[in-house]
Amino acid sequence: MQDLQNTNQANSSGAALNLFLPAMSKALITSFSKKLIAWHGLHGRAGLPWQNNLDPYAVWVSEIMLQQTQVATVLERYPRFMKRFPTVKQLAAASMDEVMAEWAGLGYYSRARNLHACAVQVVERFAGKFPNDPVLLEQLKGIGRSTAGAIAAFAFHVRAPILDANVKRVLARIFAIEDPIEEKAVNDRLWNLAGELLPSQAKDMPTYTQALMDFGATWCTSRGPVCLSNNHQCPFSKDCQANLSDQVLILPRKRIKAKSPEFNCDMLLMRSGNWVLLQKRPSKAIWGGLWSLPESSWSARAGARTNDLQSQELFALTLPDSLAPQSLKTTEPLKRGPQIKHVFTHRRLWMQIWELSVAKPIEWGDADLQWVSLRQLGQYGLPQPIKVLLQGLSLIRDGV
DNA sequence: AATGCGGGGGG
DNA sequence: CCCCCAGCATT
Repeated sequence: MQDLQNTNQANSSGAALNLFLPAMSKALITSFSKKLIAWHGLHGRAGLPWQNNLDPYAVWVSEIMLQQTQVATVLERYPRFMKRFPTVKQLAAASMDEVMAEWAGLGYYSRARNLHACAVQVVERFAGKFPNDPVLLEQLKGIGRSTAGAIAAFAFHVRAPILDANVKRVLARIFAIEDPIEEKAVNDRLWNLAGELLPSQAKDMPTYTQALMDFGATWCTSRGPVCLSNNHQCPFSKDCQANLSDQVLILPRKRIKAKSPEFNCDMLLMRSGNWVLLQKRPSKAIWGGLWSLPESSWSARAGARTNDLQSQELFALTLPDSLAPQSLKTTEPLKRGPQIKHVFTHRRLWMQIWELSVAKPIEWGDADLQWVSLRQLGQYGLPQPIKVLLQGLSLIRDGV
């Protein structure tokens, strides 16, 4: 830890790598952080609600929320979350459902589960105070190497690198790394570079780390980097090997991804007046831990859907015990509702809604199966498309 | 090394 | 329609 904070010996493999870098790269490595910090003074983003905050809890929440999630999205949700859970102890003391409800709509719900688990770990292991050592931070739930580096840098001024999508793109361009960045050897080299480029003074770490993110997010962007327009002069235009060799738009290179497969499923919208039946989803699957409509198993889109109304049987698997199909049969038949298309990063899903009204709520005796009033939906974490669907019902009911 | 995991922004 | 994003955990 002392190495990370006070010396340049933190990364011996990085030092070895240095021997093989061309002279121009060596000069750049010594000047990079100064140039970047100077750039930040003129063009960096300011006024983001999680900036200039030395509270490790506040830093940590922002870093988790920003994982794979753009600033514009987090901008609305972060203050709300911090108001709802102002301290790590309050977060640790909350129920999982309360955290999920606050996280709903942000996606990647394992982040919310890990967030809660991590809060408990911090309270139990560290008396409610986050450690400043990135090695210890990385041992906590949901904190990987990059997030650990960001927390250490922002909250504790520790000389630890980050390597997010912004940094990968910036480094792959400046050093013209042409192999796919998913490869382990490339990833290792990027981490080594990120370590080499750190400013020598620990006090500069928050500004430097912020500058790195800002530069990637606003100037060295994926599609429209400023070096390809005439509006600005990139501080690295004479250093950037991709710029000098006209490869900016093709770097970083990525492996070709398979096209996302398509699925169908059927969902049961059982209502009784203002009440709707919700089912809690298993924690490890998609929308894990959220409350959704009871759902049939998914089937590949190609294998044509059962489009007849024999579909009472569809839900026998997801509702508890044999009561399910019997109960459905003794009432009116299922009515075909809307078909909803929902696109994930790596899945496409068509949800066929089947509507059923019952005179009064059937009690299932299952904690994961609850009748919820349309007015109280806000207290439950719902998948975004289900939330939209049920809000529509709510509006119709209220005659808005 | 490969895969699973959301949702929204922007070209 | 497409790709991208303040990544991590699991296998």
